[in-house]
Amino acid sequence: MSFDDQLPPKTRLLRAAAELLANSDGSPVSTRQITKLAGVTAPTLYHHFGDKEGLFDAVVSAGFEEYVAGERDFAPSGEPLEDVRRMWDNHVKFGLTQPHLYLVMFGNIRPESRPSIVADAEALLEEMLNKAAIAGQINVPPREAARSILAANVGVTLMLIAEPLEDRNLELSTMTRDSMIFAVSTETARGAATDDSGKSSVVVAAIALNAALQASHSDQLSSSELKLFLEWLHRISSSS
Amino acid sequence: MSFDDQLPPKTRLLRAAAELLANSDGSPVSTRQITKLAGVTAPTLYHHFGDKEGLFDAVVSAGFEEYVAGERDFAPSGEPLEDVRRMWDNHVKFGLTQPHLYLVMFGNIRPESRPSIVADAEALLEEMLNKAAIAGQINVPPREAARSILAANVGVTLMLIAEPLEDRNLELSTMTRDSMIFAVSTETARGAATDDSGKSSVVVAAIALNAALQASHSDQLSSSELKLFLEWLHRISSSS
DNA sequence: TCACTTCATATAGCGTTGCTATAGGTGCTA
DNA sequence: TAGCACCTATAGCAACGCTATATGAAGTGA
Repeated sequence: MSFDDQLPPKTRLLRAAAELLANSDGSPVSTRQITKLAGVTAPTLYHHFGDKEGLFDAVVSAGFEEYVAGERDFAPSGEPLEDVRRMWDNHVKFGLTQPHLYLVMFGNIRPESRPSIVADAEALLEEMLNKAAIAGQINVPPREAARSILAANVGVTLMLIAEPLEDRNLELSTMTRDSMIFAVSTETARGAATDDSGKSSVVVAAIALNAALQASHSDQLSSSELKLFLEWLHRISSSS
Repeated sequence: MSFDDQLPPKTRLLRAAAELLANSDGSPVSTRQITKLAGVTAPTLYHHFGDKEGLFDAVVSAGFEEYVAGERDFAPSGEPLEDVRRMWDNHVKFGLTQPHLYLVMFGNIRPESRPSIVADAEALLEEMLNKAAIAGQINVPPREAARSILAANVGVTLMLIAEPLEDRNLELSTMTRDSMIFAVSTETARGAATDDSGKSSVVVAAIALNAALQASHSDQLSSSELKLFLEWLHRISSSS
């Protein structure tokens, strides 16, 4: 029932809290559950952490170490913007594998006591974007870019967490990611300079036609034909 | 102390909850506070709303009406992407003027009970983006674009709410907004459907797609499929 | 007019929550 | 041995969301 009896109560509390936080599916975790699993009584918790939130903050810092470790782990690829992409993906992955921890870190927004976590994550991103800035690859100040990208990153992750598991579409993440990175980057080669300008105009036209068809309920095609037609359009327009 | 004694308890509960929710600075609002302010007792609340969350949901729907009203209020400018910008700004403004309501609507994410609000907001955005798609102004399907933009919009708003009032920088919002819109937009209509005459945009799009398909030798469809596809396109585009 | 149902509200209280006043035990230093 | 921190436990408070039960009001049919 209770934890490793060898370890000091402070550690047992931390582990118990982390475990319960990780296994409870979003529902709140009570101090009584934690202290029971840790094999201690209530005052011990408050002696060491002052607060339920204090305990959670401690858990979060531990979780954040893990997060930061993940963000730093890969060797810089020499391509800063590519590293930013990996940081983004790592962020989303962290949020999806540890949603409860993530919600405490980024979702549970209390005014005034804004967790320093967010600032730290921002700094991490900014650092990488700074390299991109030095390489002349972005067209906005790194700090602003970092804030903007992180905001979008958090928004996407929260949205994915909120979605039922079966229809979680990670494309939302990659698409938003690339949109944000593209927007701050200097490579203005917007299809006009790329060799697939013809293909991209196919995509644009297909999307436009798709939308127009659905809006106008065209009666030029039978419903079954229309269905197949739209499916093909989708195939074309979703391959970019 | 208590509310308008004339009004029915249900209304008084709604107003009391809304007022407390609006004035409590992020700290949770208890049912006892609400019922006391409304001048009723606990069972009345549960009779009408079943649940604390049910009451909050009701408050939120009222708030959402307001939100939607704000999103629809301005006349379409004829420039869909400009309207999307206004929807974004309106979203942020709503979040900042009613942060508590906003947190209940978008921030307080519980798995599986995802508020339909998010889906509704998504639909609203998608509707506008659909117009942009018809006008050939975006290069991703409207649904995906809507999800992506909304995610970023929520992320930005949450980040702004979490920030202390004095150093809230709205530029984060405009920058992220324009980044997202820029990333999904085609900037140059590129010969695709220009909405010069409303319904005929279907025809214009079909013609453009037809030309583009033949020019690019798309391999997304088999040759026989392509043949049929082009025939249908012809049928559509040749109908006035 | 009188039962009968239905809706709406109140009384009282259950179980759980975060947290604490108080006291006792333990080990270290003097 | 005495004193002093440090750490933990007993017991319990106030507040929480919620409900079993009862009471009143209003309408309905005989």
